[in-house]
Amino acid sequence: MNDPFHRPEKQPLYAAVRDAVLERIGSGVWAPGDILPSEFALADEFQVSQGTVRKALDDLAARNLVVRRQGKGTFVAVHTPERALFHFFHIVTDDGGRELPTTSRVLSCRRRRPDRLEAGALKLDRQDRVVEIRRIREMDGKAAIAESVCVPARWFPDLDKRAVEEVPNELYQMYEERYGITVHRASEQLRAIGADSDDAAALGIKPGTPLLEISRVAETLDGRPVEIRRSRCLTDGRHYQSVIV
Amino acid sequence: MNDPFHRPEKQPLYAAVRDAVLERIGSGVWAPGDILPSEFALADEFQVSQGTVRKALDDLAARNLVVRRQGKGTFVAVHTPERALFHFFHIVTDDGGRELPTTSRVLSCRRRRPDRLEAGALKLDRQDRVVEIRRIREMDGKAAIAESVCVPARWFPDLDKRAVEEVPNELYQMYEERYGITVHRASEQLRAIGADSDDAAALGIKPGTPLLEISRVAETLDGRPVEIRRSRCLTDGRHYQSVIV
DNA sequence: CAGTGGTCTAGACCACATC
DNA sequence: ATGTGGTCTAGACCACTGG
Repeated sequence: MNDPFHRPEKQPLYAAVRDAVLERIGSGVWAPGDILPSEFALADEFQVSQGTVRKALDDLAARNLVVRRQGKGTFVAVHTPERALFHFFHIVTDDGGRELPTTSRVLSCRRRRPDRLEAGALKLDRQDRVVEIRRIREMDGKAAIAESVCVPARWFPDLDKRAVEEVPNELYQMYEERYGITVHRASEQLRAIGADSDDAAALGIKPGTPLLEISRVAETLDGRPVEIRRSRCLTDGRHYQSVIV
Repeated sequence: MNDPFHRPEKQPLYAAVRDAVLERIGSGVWAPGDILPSEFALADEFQVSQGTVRKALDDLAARNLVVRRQGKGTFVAVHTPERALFHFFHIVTDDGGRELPTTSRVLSCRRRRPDRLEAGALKLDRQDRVVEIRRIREMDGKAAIAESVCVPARWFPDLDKRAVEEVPNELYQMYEERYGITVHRASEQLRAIGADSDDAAALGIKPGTPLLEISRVAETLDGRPVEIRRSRCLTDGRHYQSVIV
């Protein structure tokens, strides 16, 4: 058995089960979309009661890591377009509707060394390489977001060649399907800035126009940063929606 | 018994218990800070097992409505300054620190009729009155946020007189202690705007300077809107922090 | 029909807080 | 010592899915 199911210290049983399952998801034993063994099967394997497995899986379900379907089973969560948009795209129209970016016009896509900030955020060495995609995203037929996306080249080997041809508007599904990398959480920092001359030209506005800048760091399951992204958004008839509970 | 504990339709038992407890919290039978009856006492009253009560209370705890303390009991959540800041104040310094607004300089505090937007957001009639507080909040010794807060006068009877003297930087604890109104959730809409002449003067900047505008609608337990707030923030060495899970 | 997750119960024991 | 919530177990039954 390569998974001895250690229970470090005085951690509750269900937490140990949860972490063991998480470990297997993170390491790819169970990939996104896969069905997990049933609660009873897991209980038997880990030598705990079914109720304990249930608590572990409920915990994972609460964090959007697995999806439970009565009568069918428990599945590893996948980045459907719906999930990606609902969780990771927070720009909506002022009347509350969800208007989605349609086209994604790639301006450039190149492989280069990271600058100091990028290397720090992505935990890379200055010798490593990153792939940077710069693009314009349109909403309602008009340029709305100027965006630069930066990922470690090591994990996305041929991205710089492929991306220029056709990059989907939502990247995370592609990360998962093509490179086996699942984005699980992200933190965003928002600021108001004035458009620089490049962004102004790309967005068809005057330099200095107020833009909403969103700086995102996205992480995998195990907390490794996999992407940094800086979006400059025209908030004209639109806004960034945030819910506080 | 004025609380017959109805179970509408095929709702699970624990959900009925949860809603019954929620109803008593919302109606003030159990106020913020109060201790709830023990799990066994509630189980006895509702004629269900202790495990079912546990699930109901765990659900409420997951929503920050009650706080469970092993060995002590279960308490109705209160707006401590820590909770208020952690949950409802998202401006942090760029280096990740939590720098808090110190002073709150009230510019005006008056009672008036709501405009159309305010009436709509607060679900008021145009005949009703609101109290509007306009203030400047300082961070690191410098004016950082221009803010206007608007609440229904009916629920905050003497706020217009009291507020001008001394308004705390965090209002929600005052709402709770003085007016028995608990803010439970809020939604925020963020935009980039250019400073108008008033804000520019108040913040000591040039008109047109990019500002982060945060429009918040805050709600009580039962979902009634109790406050709308529009903050214009200088994001200079600071940003709005948002976490996506 | 069999298999899955969802609910509900009952009871045992543990960890913590208070007196 | 007593009472609280936290964990864990075992078993029953329900609701949903698919063959």
